[in-house]
Amino acid sequence: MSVRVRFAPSPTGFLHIGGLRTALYNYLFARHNGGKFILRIEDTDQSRYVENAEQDIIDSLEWTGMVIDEGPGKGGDFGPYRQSERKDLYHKYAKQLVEEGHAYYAFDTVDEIEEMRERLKKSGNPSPKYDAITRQSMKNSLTLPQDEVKKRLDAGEEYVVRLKVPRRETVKFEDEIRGVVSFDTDGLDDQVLVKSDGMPTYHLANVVDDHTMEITHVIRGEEWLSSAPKHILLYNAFGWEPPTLAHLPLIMSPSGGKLSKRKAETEGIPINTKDYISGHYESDALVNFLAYLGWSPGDDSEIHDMKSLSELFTLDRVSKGGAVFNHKKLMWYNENYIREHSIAELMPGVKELVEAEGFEIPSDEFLTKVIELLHERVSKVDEFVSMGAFFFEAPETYDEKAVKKWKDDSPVILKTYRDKIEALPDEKFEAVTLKDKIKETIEEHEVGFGKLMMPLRLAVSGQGFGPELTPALELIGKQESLDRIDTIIEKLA
RNA sequence: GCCGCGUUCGUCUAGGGGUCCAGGACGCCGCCCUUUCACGGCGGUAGCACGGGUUCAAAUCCCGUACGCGGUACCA
Repeated sequence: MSVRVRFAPSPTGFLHIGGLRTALYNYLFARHNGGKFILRIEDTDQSRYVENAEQDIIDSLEWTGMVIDEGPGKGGDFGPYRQSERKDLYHKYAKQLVEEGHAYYAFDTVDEIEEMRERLKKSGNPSPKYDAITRQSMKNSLTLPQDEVKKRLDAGEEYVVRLKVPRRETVKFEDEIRGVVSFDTDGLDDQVLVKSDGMPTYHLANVVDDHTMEITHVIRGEEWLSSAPKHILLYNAFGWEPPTLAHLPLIMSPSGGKLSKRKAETEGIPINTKDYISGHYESDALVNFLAYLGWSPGDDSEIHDMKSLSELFTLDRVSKGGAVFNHKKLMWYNENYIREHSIAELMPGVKELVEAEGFEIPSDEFLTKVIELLHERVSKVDEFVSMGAFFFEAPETYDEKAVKKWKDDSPVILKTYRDKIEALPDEKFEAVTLKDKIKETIEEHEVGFGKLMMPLRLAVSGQGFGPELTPALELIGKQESLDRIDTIIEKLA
């Protein structure tokens, strides 16, 4: 049977980094095995539905380079791919379960259940459940006479469908990542399958969909591990073969705990995929970084693109423990990918950013040189703009820390250099010559290299760091360079 | 509380009885290169949670403890 996996997010917000990683592992697994990657939207909780979430999920996956084989908008033989559009299916199967004695109707109100739990807690049961024991004293089709049940149903009274969880049974299954996991059914609630608003719960919809969509492997976050026995019980009740289960370790916050939106924000970690898009991260870098958060190929390699990751990825190399998100390592990956990209590849993106800042780009050759000069020192594309702004416009302010290196003798030394390069014929205004003039100047003044370099860099760029200086001067041009030197002498002398 | 799952350098991880006084990467520190800042090169720092077994031999297998995380809803 060919491999079919699904990524099944709920559209309750923007796609966050944890969800993206789950999607990635599913995608990699599908590609590795020549299978299909399916997107299914689990929109069964109408109260948490967020309007643009679905589009955000699709856009995010596209940005990272994951290609959806089947899904909403995309189509496929197993649609519809939104759970809200499959309601009839769930009802059909829920009904079947009731008829076969695996589930039952329950008419208790939320308050009544709450009251039952409170009462039991007081009498010494620390974790009361709606289970094989307590259901006997509740209002449901197991305790009510048949005609009464029918009457309530016909009258349109609100009800839920609950799974009839057997007592004293052990549910065992083999998790691809964790090995054999077992649970006792006595710890389980009679899980609600159909809510009173007519929507299925995750558990029912999930099992029905995975089966009818012929999903072979369910790869999801560890937060689902505790629900897995409920799902196994459901597969058994239907008489279906469960798919292979694999529960992924969670992505943790540096301060501990699952990386949540709130925690990420206070720790300065972008949490949503769209933040990485708008933050100008390299998608290859994010993918590479995320792939290694809980998985490794087993050798010493670190850099792999999507294609290479697909070839290497197997579930048995996924680790079991949670993985802490390390933003510095992400930045290292990002830097790496920028270096690996050619100037031509970088060009369109940088151009767009430079133009967005309102800078005039003299020519493509000019921009090419700017990118060349900055290529080795930038770790994110937007830094081409922040670090390279001075190529397009004279600095308006000078970096405070760098200004501290401006000494009393700076104006004289700078002036000497200024006059030397002013005397240069235009065709000689080039990096090598400009560098020779620097040497001449410091020799004349008997000072170190930095004595001229720092003030000169400050004059030209307004910063204390940046690309190689003399090629930058050449690019900016003679007149502009002289003007900038004059300006700083006037301002700081 | 109960149930489940975890635990190798600060972080991500390799390693699955002897080849490990534990390897790689990020970070951090130092040196070299560059008469600047970076890049790069070289080197260093630092870890098998703890306690019992099993075994000639344990980071590796078993048990327990501790700690962490997840779940415990008509949320997913």
